[in-house]
Amino acid sequence: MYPIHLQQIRPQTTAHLAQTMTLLSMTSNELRQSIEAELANNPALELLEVKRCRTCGRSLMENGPCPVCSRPHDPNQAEPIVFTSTQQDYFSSVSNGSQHIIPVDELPEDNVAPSIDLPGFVLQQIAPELELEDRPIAAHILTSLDDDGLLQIQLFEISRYLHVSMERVNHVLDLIRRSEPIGVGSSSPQEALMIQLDILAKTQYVPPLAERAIREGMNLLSRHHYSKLGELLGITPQEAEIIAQFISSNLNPYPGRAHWGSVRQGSESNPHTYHHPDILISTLHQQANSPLVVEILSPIRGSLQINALFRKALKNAPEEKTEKWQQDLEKANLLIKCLRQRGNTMRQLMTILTQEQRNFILQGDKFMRPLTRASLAIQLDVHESTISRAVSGKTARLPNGRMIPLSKFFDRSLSVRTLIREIVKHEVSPLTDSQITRMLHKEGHQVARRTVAKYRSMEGILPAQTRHKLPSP
DNA sequence: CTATGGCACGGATT
DNA sequence: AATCCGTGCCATAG
Repeated sequence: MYPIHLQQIRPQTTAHLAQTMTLLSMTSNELRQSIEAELANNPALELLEVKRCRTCGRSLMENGPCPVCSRPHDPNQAEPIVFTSTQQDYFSSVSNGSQHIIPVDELPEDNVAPSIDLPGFVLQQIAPELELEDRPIAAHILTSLDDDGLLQIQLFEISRYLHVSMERVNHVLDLIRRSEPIGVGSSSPQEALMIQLDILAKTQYVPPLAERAIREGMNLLSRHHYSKLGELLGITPQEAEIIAQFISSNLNPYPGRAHWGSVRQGSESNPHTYHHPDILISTLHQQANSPLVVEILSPIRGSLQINALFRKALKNAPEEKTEKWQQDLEKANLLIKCLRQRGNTMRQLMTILTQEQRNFILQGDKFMRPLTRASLAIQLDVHESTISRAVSGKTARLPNGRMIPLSKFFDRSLSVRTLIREIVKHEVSPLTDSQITRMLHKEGHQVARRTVAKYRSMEGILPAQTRHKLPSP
């Protein structure tokens, strides 16, 4: 058994321990499923209505004032605002008002699937930026996607069918293509690759010839004809192969076949499904120097409590039922307690995490601080495995809209890798690995030459000798 | 002789 | 207990 000692909750039966661990390691989607199951067959449980903040409309799980609005705005950055909110408004903001949009109830409701389908997943992301009158367009496009996430119908058909201008259609389509999975809604694998490359180039080094390789050598690329591809681009077959390798490992011609599903380990869920974030991180009033707002999404519409009527009924229950009802009551109690504890742990975790990684969240990969689960465990005075469970499988949505697995907060090498990308980007003449190593040491990063080489290839950057032959276009 | 990638080892992580 | 990651050593290519 794993020793867990969280503050505030003392009596710990084995059942309590076991359930705490299980709940902690669930994503909000999985949690919703099991809570709904319990609600359905346990009469002692009752769902309390959602409380909504009057000012900002957030739906809140707990009693008391809205942590975002009612808090006096002392811009103390160090202290993020962490609280639990429900996912409900997330859906309703997407769906209200248009019959073309997939209705709320049909999204997550359909039985077992703990996740939503591709159209819903994309819609969720673009909803905030979508004008009301553009929603039918988005719905039309999204429902026309094929299994690969590509759009097979013609654009003018949409514009004619819905009586809207091509401009609008293109605008919406552009939004869609730039959301996860990037390139979704393209009309061909080639187009999808181009968009992905474009987006990737904003945050990463990409081989200069990759774009031409896709644009002009697409058919050679897909057939692995590296020598011909090299000919076309004026480079050797080996170099062409490296480019092809970069493309195949960083880009995905069929955005619908999700990489995303496989990101979550240990899950049998099929790769065609997408997941909600478990955590939303945003800034207050879009001000960069304000505290971070961290919402831990709860999968259910309200908060759970013991049904008062049930408790009364228990007192004069028929003989043969008392035992069963008593069990139900205890089970319900346990669930509520454990849920509270889960929220508690998540909140503590996110508090520290956002404090430590504030710069990473706001300014990107370069500012990632190396962090280990073990060190967090010490700070929070919990067992390592608690942190592990709390982190594993969960995803967060950053203020800039990126979805990342929570485990990325613990990626030790990310900052160094980004630094390497930048060094290479700004280099005058190609630097060798040992030169890069020296530069990193000056910046205070203690890494070995061999490691730099590994990172470099991880980022798809060619070796120094090969780099200088390829003039940037 | 130098820069790089492969293999393998030990320590951290899960 | 199994796996991942950084690193050192060594062979190879240029």
